[in-house]
Amino acid sequence: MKNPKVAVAMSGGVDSSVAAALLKAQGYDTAGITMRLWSCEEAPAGAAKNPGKLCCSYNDALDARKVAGKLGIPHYIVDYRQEFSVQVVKPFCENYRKGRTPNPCVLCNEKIKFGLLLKKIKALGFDYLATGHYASIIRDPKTDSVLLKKGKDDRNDQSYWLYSVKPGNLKHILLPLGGLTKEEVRGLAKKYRLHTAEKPKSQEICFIQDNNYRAFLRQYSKHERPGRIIDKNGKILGRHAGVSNFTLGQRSGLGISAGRRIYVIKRIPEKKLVVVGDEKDVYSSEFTAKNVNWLVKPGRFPLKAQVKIRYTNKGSAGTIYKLGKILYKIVLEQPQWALTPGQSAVFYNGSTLLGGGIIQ
RNA sequence: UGGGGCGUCGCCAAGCGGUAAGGCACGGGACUUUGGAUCCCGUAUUCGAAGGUUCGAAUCCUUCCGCCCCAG
Repeated sequence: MKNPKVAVAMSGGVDSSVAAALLKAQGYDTAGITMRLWSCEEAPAGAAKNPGKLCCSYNDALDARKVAGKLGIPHYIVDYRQEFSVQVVKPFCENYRKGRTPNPCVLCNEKIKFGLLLKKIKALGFDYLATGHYASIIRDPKTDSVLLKKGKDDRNDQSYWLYSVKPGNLKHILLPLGGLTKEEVRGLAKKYRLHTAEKPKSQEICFIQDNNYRAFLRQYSKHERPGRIIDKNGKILGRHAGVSNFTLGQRSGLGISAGRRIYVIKRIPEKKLVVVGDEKDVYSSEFTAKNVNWLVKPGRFPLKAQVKIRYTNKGSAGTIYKLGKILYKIVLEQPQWALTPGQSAVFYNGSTLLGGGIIQ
């Protein structure tokens, strides 16, 4: 009899390293697979040039390979540089130019990791794709239903990142870290003697250097025009070098001394305007979401749910109204800080992820 | 030169006799697989200079220095 075959998406970080180790130990026929997403050498100035701390860099691929070697599992590298550039980086730049704030990790997960990669490994004969996300997939053989649940450690739950997985693909995914805390995972990394045990968490956008997306946009995307910074009443307070330098709720970088703290409350790219206001103006309780992906088939609308409007948002109770096939209106019970167009809103029922979409 | 105004942290700026707000910028920290996101902490023993009045002055007086505006 044959053990199920699983391909672990290994980034070269601790989490996916431990995921691979656990699956191997559980008896899966395990292989590691690392995606090549961005090429530092060919990248324009402003792009990642410091491989040491970046998730999709060459060094990280080597780390993944080293871990695979340690575990005695095969390791493959797939080259998705072209696809990543077209399907993630390009929309990223375009969105900023349109005055939105894209979340490239969401796109990458949807298009690349749980899109192309999943398809690829299935074609290669694997039964499952595994990742190091802190979330759980619960299978109910009786009803043949598959649910995506929050990770056990609520503080480190990463289910948010998986909302855009196509519902039919959920059953092909394994998330071995869902029941563990970050500390436990680091402990396991040491136990398995993985050299990635002490690697810092990744943060910042993987294809951008020094956390400076604006420098990246300047090099990689076409130039944009400067404009004015105004208040709600249209009064001109200052100037800016381009609307893509700002996101909702942003305070720093405005360079305006108004005597009180002011925040970006709106961007109007057609007029090259950035509108600022007081802290209270940043809060709102209503937004529309597009491209909504449901992991649990919704019952009748309006639908009550917990809504997370950004990864680091605690979530608040709200009601979802259906406006169209992929368009929904969400009304929150408590106003939330900066409901930012381009970011993802994710819906939960308790610990079950229902679905999510892009804030408009 | 005559008349008026002003000089407070790198910058903007409150204070108008009671013991230096705030904002920008900067530095540090927290948070974080998105965001120059947010949040927290720090930053003038000193108010252009020197005298004086007062228990006490950035605040009142005198002189000086430097800017700006109006006037012939």
